[in-house]
Formats: sequence, C-alpha cells, structure tokens
Amino acid sequence: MAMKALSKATIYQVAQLAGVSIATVSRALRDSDLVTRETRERVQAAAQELQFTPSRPARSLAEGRHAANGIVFPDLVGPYYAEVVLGYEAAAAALGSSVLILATNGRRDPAAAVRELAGRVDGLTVMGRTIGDDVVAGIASTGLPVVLLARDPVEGVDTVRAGNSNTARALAEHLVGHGHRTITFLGDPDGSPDVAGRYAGVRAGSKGAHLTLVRGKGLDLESGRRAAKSLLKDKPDAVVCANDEVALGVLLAAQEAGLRVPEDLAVTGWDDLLAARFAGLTTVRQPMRELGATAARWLNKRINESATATRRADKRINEGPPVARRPDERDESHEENRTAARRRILATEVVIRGSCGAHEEVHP
Amino acid sequence: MAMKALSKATIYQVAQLAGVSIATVSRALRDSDLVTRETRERVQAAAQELQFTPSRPARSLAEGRHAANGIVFPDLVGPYYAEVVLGYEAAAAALGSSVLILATNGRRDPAAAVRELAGRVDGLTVMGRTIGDDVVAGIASTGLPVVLLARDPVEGVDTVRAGNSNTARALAEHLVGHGHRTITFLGDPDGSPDVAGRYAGVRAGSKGAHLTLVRGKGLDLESGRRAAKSLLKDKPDAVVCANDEVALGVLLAAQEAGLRVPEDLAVTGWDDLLAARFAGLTTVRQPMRELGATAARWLNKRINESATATRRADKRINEGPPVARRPDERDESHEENRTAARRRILATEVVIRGSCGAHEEVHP
DNA sequence: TTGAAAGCGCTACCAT
DNA sequence: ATGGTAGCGCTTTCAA
Repeated sequence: MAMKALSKATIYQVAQLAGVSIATVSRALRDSDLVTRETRERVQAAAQELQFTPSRPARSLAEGRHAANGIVFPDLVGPYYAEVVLGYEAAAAALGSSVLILATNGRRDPAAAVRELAGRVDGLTVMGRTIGDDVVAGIASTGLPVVLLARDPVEGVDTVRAGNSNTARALAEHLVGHGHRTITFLGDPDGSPDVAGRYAGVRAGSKGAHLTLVRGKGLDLESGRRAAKSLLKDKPDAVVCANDEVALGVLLAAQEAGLRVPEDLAVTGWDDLLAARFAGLTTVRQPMRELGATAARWLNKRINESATATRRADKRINEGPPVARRPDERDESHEENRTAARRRILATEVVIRGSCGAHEEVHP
Repeated sequence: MAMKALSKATIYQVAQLAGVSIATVSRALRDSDLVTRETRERVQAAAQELQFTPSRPARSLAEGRHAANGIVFPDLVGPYYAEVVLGYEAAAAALGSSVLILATNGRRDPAAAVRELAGRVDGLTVMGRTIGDDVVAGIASTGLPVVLLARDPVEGVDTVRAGNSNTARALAEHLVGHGHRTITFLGDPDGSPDVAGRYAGVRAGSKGAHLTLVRGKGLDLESGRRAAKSLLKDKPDAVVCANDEVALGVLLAAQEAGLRVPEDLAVTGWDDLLAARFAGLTTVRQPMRELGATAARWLNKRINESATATRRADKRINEGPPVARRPDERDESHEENRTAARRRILATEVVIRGSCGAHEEVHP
C-alpha cells in the first residue's frame, strides 16, 4: 500500500518505480505519442502512486517559460478593479496561464515590485495609476510582452481602454439639455488618464454652460464628500464627478447640506457601481470584465509571438555560419515580426437615472 | 555605451563583465557581508549595466522555495472577495511573498487547477465554495501549508473566519424586538458554511417568532429578486437574507410589488456593501481585509515552520548515522514540531439602518 | 520506442 | 574574501 505522500516525489522516483528512464517519464506524462501505450500506463500508474506533480520551477527553467502572467493595479477597492481582474483571470485561465497579482497602492517601492514580478511571468498587464511610463518602457525593452490597461499608451506597447471623452461629452450635453448652466467637474485630470479624458469630454459637451474644474484629489467616497462640502457653497447646478464613489460622497454631502437631488443639484458619476443603482445615480457603464479579458488575450498573443521569434533566432544562431552581420541587422529578435502596437477603445454607455434631473423613464 | 537589453542577462555574463566568479556575483547581490565593498560595487555596476535580474525559476529550483503563495476563491464578484483578496495581497507583500490567484467559478476542473497552483507556491489559502475538503486534505497531506478562510475546518488545518451565528442571533433578536413575528430566512445553508452559520444564529434568535427557510440558491442580486417574487406572496414580516446582494434584490422586488420597506416588510442583509448604505439596508459588517491579512500571516508562519522542520530533517539524514529508526519515529518531518491547528473567528457587527424598522437614529 | 546526457540559471558547500 | 563545482528537477536533443 502506498505510503502517505512525504516531501515531494521527483521524476527520478517515478522512473525508478516504473522501471524506465526519466526521459521516458517526462514524455509519457506529456508527449504521449512517442511512448508505447503500455509504458505510458505504467508510468502514469507510478506517478499516481507517488502523487507526483512536476516541479514548476524545474519545468520553467528547462522550458524557459513560466506559464504565468501578471497584472498590476493600484488596489482592489471598489468594484472597478476587482471586475477587471476577474475578467483577466478568467481569460488567462482559459488560455492555460496562471495569474500573479500586484497591488501597488501602499507599496513602498512599486517600480521594484513590478520589476520583481516581471521576472516571474511571461507577460505583464499594467493598469493606470500604478507605475510610471519609464518603468513600463524599461520592462518592455527587455522583450517582456506588456499590455497597458486603462492608461495612456506608451511607444510600442499595446493598449486597451474604455471610452472616456465621447461618452463624457454625451453626458455633459445631456446635462446642458436639461437646462443646467453651471456645471462643476469634480476630479483631478492630472491624477489619471481616465479622468483627463472624461474632463476633456465634459468640456467639449458643455458649450453654452459655465464649467468649473475642482481638482478633488482622491477617488473614494470620503474624498468626494469632503470636496463637496466646500464646493456646494458656490451653488452649482450640476456636479459631474470623476467616478461613482466620489459622486456618492457628493450625494451624502448634499443631503447633509439639505439640498435635494436632482431638484437643487444634479450629480453624475462614472462606473455604474451597484451602489449607483440604489442611489439613483446617473453614471457611465464600462465593460470592466471585457477590459480585463481583452488584455489577457492580447498578452497571450504577444507571448506566443515572441516565443516564436526567439525560437527562430536561436536556430539562426546555432545553425548559421559565424559571418559578420550586416549593420542594419541588429539583434532585436524580440521585435522582429512583431506587428505594430495594438490599440483598442472599448465602448462605454451613459446610464440615466434620477440624479441628473427628472425623467419619464429612468433606468432601473 | 550600454546596448539595449536583449534576451536576458544571466549571472555568468555579470560575472564575466565584473571579472569575478558567479559565486561572487551571487553573494554580492545578496549576502553582501561576505564580499569586499569594492567587489560588491563592481558587481552591482555590472548587474546594472546588463539589466540583470536573477531568474526566478532558477532561484526557486536552487533554493527549494517559490517565494510566492496562492489564494483560491470562487470569484471576485461583489466587494466581499475583492476586499479579502486585497487584505491578503497587502499582508503577503509585506512579508515578501508574491501572490497567485485562482478563481474556481466557471472552471471546468477546479480541483486540478488548485493542485496545479499548489505546485507553484509555498503555501495556499483556500476559501469556501471552491473545492472539497478531500482535495484540501490531499494537498495538506503533501506537507504544503494550507490556511482555510471562511469555511468549515478540516482536520489539522488552520482556519480563519468571521463570526456568523452570534451576530445573526443578535440580528434576529433585534427583529423580534421590533415586533416582527413572521420571519423568512432567504439563503441556502447547505450551499455555504457561512450561510449555515447565519441561519443557525437566526434560528436561535427567533424564539417567539415563526421562522421559515427559503432555500434561494444564488448569492447575487438577481437570485434574490427572483426568489423574492414568489416569497413575498406569503406576506412575511421580515426577510433575513444570506447576504447584501440578495437583500438588495429583495428590496427591488418589494418595490416592484408595491411594498414599502420597512413599513410593510423588513429586510436585512450581510456584508455591508457600499450599496447597502445607499439602500438604507440593515446588515452585518465583516472585517474582510483583516480576514485576508490574517490568513496571509498565518500561512507565512506555517511556511517558516515547515521550512525549519525540513531543514532539520535534511541535516539529520545527511549527518546522522544510518541506524534504524524507532518505529514511532515516522518520517513526517513536516508535521513534527507543528503546533495544533489554529482557529480564529473574527468579530462581526450589526449595522442598523432603515430597512429593519423605524429607528430614532440610524447608521449613516 | 527508449536511454544517456547536456543544459536551463542559480545557490551553497568546500576549498583555497 | 573568492573560486570551483555539485546539485535543484525537468526538457530535449542525440544515439542506439
């Protein structure tokens, strides 16, 4: 009878138990077509018996790949990032890749943490508000496939994002159409590319109204509430917030100030959190999971591309005669045969609820 | 001038560039005290120049550890898991460990996925509603440190969870105190240990009232709304829901049915989502991040313990004379010197808002 | 179809 | 203080 599994069985033990060489074990456990069915079964039985699981580090070292990729985000507070990460994980898993996560907020040295992560994966997805473009560029120049998610493009790197300006513009126009003439945008365009895009859109859609920018720093509820306290003294018609959490904070502040929404004040957010629905908040819906899934799929493509390129380069090195290369034939194998950086903007959609003015029918 | 980084620099190249042996490079880049300051600087300069980052697989293979741990959860939908994972990641990072995630929902073979994950980490945290106890036991028997999070204990494995029954009881008593006499519990106790605990508590706290159990399957908003549609025909006084999302669904259904909350119907949830606040939902708050952080810290302890034990065992094998062991001295080095399984239940707290009946003061 | 053996890149022990 | 070198466990030619 088999002993309880101890320590960790290696391929050598399996080989011994099955009476074959480790090479055969390796093949039997994967290639399969290069081994007799009988042998394979014997090996599999032995592996089973010893509860054998190949060592990941050993495999990775030999194969030269990790079979894992990573995603970097600021934090997981609020449903936005969580949904994105979830979509990412699901897509990556479907492609046979494990997922490493890294939250940069509250980290002493985010850049170092990301570099360390880069050494553990075959590819990396980096979201906005985490690390600088220089760090991203540095990592990408290593040949490590990188996909940018919800942040401004970096030369030569794929980027996936959700639409900001056009939808923001539509939102602002809607507000103006409601008769709002004094609009305040609450959020810091310099703090995040997304916010910048939203602000730009709101500006474009606010023709005919007076638009004020209030650079509220945080993107959480408390920041919104705090900013609103002073902001509301100016009696704006409408406050367009950088995201839902901030908008919910404004709602709270308005309530505390005795202001009615939307009669005295219109408020809008961005993200369509579950809470927005119950707060009757007009907002914008983003395809969060799809953002994550797209990033994961693109990354996978890039990883495959670069693997192919590398393999080809290796062959060339080993087989080719040692002639001097032509000067324009620089060794940038990971760049060759690489299509131009991909860009995609996923569509977003305004969700009208009560907070932006009276409507016949509002979204439930 | 340094060339753009290509492929991947190895320790050999750094050694060559610095004019030392790879052993010295290895030391200079970590041990530091065993090398001259001058040498160290030279090596670091070379490493810098080549953009050298040690290969993780090679390191792991040589060291026999991954410097990473994993967490398994059903999904990231709703703030609950996201918060837990965030707390986990933060604590793990502080302990110098990378984090691998695995969402089991929508996975064809969760057990296999978890086993594969187990091969990539030094320890594993497993949450409820993911894989069976047998799989957990199987992995734990490997000697891999495991911590259970928000699920029923398994023999010999550490468990961290949030209080369910006591708080649920207090909640039920509060409802009864309000005069509610016909209470319905909406949720499936067999579907999750947490729900089971909550139901048990509600039962204990419903003395003097008539309690009905409706086994609503899902834990999402739509499931709650759907279940409520038929459930409300029985005109219950109060509906205690397994979690907030279900409760919010009930709120929606009640509204559609023209019922006023709390006048016609009291509703309570569990989790204190952001949305609960805006829906005025009475609920229970759990220390979600703390749950995750605790799991990460415990796991770290276990990993250190088992590393120590293994090291000791190795020494014994290499140095000790080949005498026969005493029969009671079985080779279970990963179990020896291991304290009994830890258990902890983190406190939860009832958050009273409007949905459970009129109050003078409600939680904002 | 199978086995022997050369790495993969790094750590750590043993010399010097 | 530094170098030489034996592994760590697996994959993958190259031979047989």
